[in-house]
Amino acid sequence: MAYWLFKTEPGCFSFDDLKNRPDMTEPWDGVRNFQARNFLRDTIQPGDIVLFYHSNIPEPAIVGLAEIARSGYPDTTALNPDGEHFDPKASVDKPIWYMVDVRYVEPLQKIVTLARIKQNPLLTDMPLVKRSRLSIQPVTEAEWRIILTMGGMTERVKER
DNA sequence: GCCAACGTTGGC
DNA sequence: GCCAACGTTGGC
Repeated sequence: MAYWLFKTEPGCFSFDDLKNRPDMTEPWDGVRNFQARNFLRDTIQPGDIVLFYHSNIPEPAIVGLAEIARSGYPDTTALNPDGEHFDPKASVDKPIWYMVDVRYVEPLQKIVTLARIKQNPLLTDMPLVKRSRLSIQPVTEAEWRIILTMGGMTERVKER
């Protein structure tokens, strides 16, 4: 069991959009960064927890919890020449890019803003603080517990 | 809208 | 293999 932080621009795809999907599940496609790709392809497992982060808005924040419904598989949006995620170097035999399926779990009682995360000395090692551009980031168990507390969540959720 | 950070590309 | 140029991300 591992913990992750997934970033998205809510104008593009939001936590509510995930809630409104069939089965509350959505393929997390379009990631075009090699470090993030490696996490998607090699490390992220079904059942892993996702902190769902809204970026590029006036108050960027972690807004809810999701989970991994399916481990890494080829991102076929790279093969579609009409799509915005097309990569001419990708092929069926060499997909290059991978995606996972993400399923909605529940919102935080209280969103955890980037400003509050930056104020917490226990969270300064998070990639979110140190290297904000990485769109898929590992989260330690200690960080996960702190963020859930900041988000007003109960011990029950922390033990999931 | 600005701009710093940083990942990628391509010439050499 | 270096590194300058360029494009993108994302906080502010």
